[in-house]
Amino acid sequence: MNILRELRSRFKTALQEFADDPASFANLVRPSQDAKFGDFQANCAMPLAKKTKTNPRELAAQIVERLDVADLCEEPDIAGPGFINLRLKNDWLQQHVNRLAGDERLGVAPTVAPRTFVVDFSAPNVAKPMHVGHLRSSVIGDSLCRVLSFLGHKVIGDNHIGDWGTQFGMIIFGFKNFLDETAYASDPVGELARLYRLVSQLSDYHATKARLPTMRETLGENQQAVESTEAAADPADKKARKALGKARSELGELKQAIGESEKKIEAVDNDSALKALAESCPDIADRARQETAKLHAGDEENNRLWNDFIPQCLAALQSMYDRLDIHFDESLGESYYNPLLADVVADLKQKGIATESEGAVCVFLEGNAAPFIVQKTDGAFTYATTDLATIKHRVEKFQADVILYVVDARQGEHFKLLFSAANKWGYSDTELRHVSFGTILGNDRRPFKTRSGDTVGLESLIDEAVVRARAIVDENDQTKKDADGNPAPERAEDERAAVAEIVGVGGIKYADLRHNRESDYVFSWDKMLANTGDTATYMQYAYARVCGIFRRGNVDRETVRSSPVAIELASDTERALAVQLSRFSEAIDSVVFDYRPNILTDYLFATANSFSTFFAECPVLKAETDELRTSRLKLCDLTARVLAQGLQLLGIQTTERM
RNA sequence: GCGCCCGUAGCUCAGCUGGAUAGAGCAACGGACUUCUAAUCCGUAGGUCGGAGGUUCGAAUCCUCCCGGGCGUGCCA
Repeated sequence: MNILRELRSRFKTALQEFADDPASFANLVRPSQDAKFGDFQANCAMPLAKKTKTNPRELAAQIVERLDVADLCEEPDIAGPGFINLRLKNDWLQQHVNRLAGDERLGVAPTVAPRTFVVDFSAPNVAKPMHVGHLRSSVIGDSLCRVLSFLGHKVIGDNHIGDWGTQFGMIIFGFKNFLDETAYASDPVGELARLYRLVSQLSDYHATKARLPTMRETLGENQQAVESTEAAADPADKKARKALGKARSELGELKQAIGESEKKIEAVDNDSALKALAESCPDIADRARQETAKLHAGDEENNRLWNDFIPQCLAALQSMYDRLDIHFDESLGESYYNPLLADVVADLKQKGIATESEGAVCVFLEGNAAPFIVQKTDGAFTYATTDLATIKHRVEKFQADVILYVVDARQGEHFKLLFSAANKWGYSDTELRHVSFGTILGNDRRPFKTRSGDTVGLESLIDEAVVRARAIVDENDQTKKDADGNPAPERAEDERAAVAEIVGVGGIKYADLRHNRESDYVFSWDKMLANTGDTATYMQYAYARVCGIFRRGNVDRETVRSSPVAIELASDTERALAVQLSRFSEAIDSVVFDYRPNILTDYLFATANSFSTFFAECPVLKAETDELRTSRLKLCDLTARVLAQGLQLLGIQTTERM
């Protein structure tokens, strides 16, 4: 049972005669912001009084008169301008917590209206190893899948892998020209990644070199323009000043871009082997593009190579997902949709939705300046085409009610166009939703750039997290002493390793999930790998402490759970923990409302915090009476289950000892 | 030019549909291990919520303008 929902429904009834739309005012019942105001507060009297031009405190009193919550709450308080403060009755709360303790779903009822969700997330490019940039989509998407299916929805997690784009032309070109056979034999995926980087670097080298003179020329022109504007500028003219400021900052950017370009060129020029390679193929970009075109056109050799590469790349990705405990129900790459694209464009044209413009086939959408290009001048299809084909497929194969795209906010405009194109095309019954997220920034507050190589590889990030966790596990275990004060480590090597892996991986996922998905965040090793404060470790530790109590007391959790002795809330600390535990279902509901896993991380942190206070203040095994001991054991068991379930919904594992 | 987003404590971030004295974590400072795991707990200090107006009984939240920053913007995905 969701107490908040129950209270809202009680308020809805009470508000019937005061408002036309009692439900919207009933929604103003919230968890209290401060425990001193009780457990819940209703903020509906003030806006309602404004509407009806009455005194808010008097109206609050009238609402309270109509309100039937006597079974759940103490007599409501009216405070301040007209807040109605509600405090759950201890008796009722006790009963409620006892019900929760016996409930496998911990108070989270399955949805009454199950829907079919396709969740599009992760979507890495097989040509490149995964880096921190892939973390957000993977971790948020996986968590949303878990939460939605826990609520009883049908969920298809779909990894829309990039396996067909221009990067493959580069790999194929590299494979044909620069292959290191020994390296390929021992680490094929590593060698393919090297080839990709190499070809990409060389094409970039030529492109940059070609572009540089124009850039310098522009720089000179702009500099002159700025100088002459400066001389003529009227300091009182705000607009002119602003324009000048902008021109200056653009000049700075251009200078920086030139600097970066020079560096790129130098990097190749200073390496004689690279330089020789670069000189041997000045038209590398074109030739790589041709390989892509040949692949797409069905060229036998390129398709054979592609078929050789893909399984190995996929296997490498899979081992990453295994380690992260991330799962998909479907994994159809762009290549899967390739054969369907021509029909998509033909259909769009035939229905008059797409038209030719400047040689490309476009869908023009009202209110959008940019067209949605489904076929380029050279005949090639774009990811816009693929995305449309994918929607068609998902609706036809899964009868999707909702498709969630867990994708970078920078692609917002693409999705806006995609959704309205799909709508026009006839897929208006399916809810399409861009669950966008912010960018991971470097220390300079600029997005990590794949090209410049300053991104952090996901594998090395996880390795480092595990190493740090392992150091603490070792230290803790080695300082353990027996009754005589002699060192007495308890853990075997494999157990220590397993704990370190769970703590390390969990920490990284949590560090990402705890941010509001919309905001950008600054990446920092230390924050990612922290294990004090608001971290996964904190929750895992609370869980392990519960397990420790049961272990130390030699108590079986199932047995306690079925004991007839009830939980009694003997202190404020226990009451606070009970209230917190009873809010689990509210937290889950809020996560789904706007697809925000950080609400769940907040909730779990608060829960673990409540428990840690309880742990410090309330002896369990040495409680004053047997009844209290059992009561507290039950509370511990419930806490552990909520924590484990909550973490599981975030994709984070727990361990019985740490 | 147009569009989207951001600016909250020294640092990193929460703040739900407008609610009471704006909250966490880290860092700092002070306390707590002969007692169930101190990866912990309790406490102190730290704010002109970028600025100015406006709407409102009430604004970090909504509106307008300004300042500062990011991202995207016809053929990459």
